[in-house]
Amino acid sequence: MTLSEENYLKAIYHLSRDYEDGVPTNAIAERMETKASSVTDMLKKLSEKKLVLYKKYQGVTLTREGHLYAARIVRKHRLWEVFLVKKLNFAWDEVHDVAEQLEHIKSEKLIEELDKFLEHPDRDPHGDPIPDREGNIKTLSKITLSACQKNDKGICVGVADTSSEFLKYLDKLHIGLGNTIEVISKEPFDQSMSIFNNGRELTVSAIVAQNIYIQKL
Amino acid sequence: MTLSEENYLKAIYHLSRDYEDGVPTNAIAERMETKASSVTDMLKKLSEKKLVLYKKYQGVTLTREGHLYAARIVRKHRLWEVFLVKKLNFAWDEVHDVAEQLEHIKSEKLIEELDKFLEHPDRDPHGDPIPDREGNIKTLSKITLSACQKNDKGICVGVADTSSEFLKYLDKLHIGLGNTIEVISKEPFDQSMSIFNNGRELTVSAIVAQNIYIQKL
DNA sequence: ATAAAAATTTAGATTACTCTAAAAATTAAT
DNA sequence: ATTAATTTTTAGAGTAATCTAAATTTTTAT
Repeated sequence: MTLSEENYLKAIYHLSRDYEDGVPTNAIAERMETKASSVTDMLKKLSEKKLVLYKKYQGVTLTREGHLYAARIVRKHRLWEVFLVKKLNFAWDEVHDVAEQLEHIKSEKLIEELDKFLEHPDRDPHGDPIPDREGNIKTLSKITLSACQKNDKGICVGVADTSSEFLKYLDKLHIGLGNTIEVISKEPFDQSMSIFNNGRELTVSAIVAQNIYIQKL
Repeated sequence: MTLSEENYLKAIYHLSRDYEDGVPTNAIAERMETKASSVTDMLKKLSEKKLVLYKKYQGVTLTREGHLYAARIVRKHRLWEVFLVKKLNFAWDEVHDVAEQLEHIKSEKLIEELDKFLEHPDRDPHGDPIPDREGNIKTLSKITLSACQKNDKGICVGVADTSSEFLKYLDKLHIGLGNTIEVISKEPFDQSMSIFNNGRELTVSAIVAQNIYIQKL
């Protein structure tokens, strides 16, 4: 598998969440910042390798084999992210580009030993679940903070927006994964919220609340 | 810099030890398992980028910039080797292929943090020195064990042959980096040697002795 | 139901890297 | 010093991945 093939497979994997019955060519092209014609070429190749199910003009889905392969790349990506943050002092908004490179390193032993070294984490630094060796992920019942009501209490388990700007802002608010968050009040006018974040009171806008995932307690 | 360009640069860097006034095209081709014509093409490209000094039919040398670039790849390679052995339970004969991939990851922060995390090692698991940020290496006065005389005493600081077979054999003999080795006797007939290796007496053939580096005490 | 718009595919070209085979330059041998 | 052997380069071609522009299919709108 070439670097390019792996990147396409991973993009299809992620897009499959939003397009269950076939990921459109253009969606892939947009995500990967390439042209649709390039995508078509690659889909043919991946199809020949039986990694995707592809019918002209009908979008594409991963085969069992393709899904497994993609999940393993995501597993590597997220494990490396944990490594970078936990062991090499990377901030959670700095890890993406490097993990994007590291995810393509090929070595079974490397990734299993890394997993062991990190003590088998099940989430990456953004709260996203890490697939196991077989490509399975534990999905947990998370909702956005904006969907919480007054007096709801939960743990911050992830973010929807992983942009550097957003993550830096969360750092400034001292909101991080694992924090206990309780809704004090919700402003009817603009949906902004007053919350306790690890005991400290603060206010977040609706936009922010929409991008924070909470596991209810 | 592409993957391929980096690999050529690294090959030239290593071969420069043996060919001080110009590395021949064929030597590069042989080391990289490619054809001489491919090497010529690449030399032209590296020459245009001012990473090598290249005159047709006259072999090639690294420019200051090329040397620095190559040394940084070697630095990464060797730091990753230390990581694999020290943190991820790799044996010293298992690290090469993976380090070969990891050496191409591009991130200043990654490599400096890794260096810090490993507590600034100055040797890789085979005893080879790790270049610093500026590409300088501490050369130490090492000689082969075969060049030692009776009663000479020293520390094992490296190996010339890094093949898996050789390293596994050394493991079997319990010879490793940092061991104290003392020559008890040298057999005039076949140049085999009796030595104390960390206090235990054993015999090594001339071939083995030629591939072990010793720093005399 | 048909035309217009949008999405997708095809055709043909480009770049990076590699190869084989032939040509040219250098080195070695007598 | 000339020839033979070796090394290196050039020429031409192939593969993978990408692009632009044109053609085709599907979807949307009336």
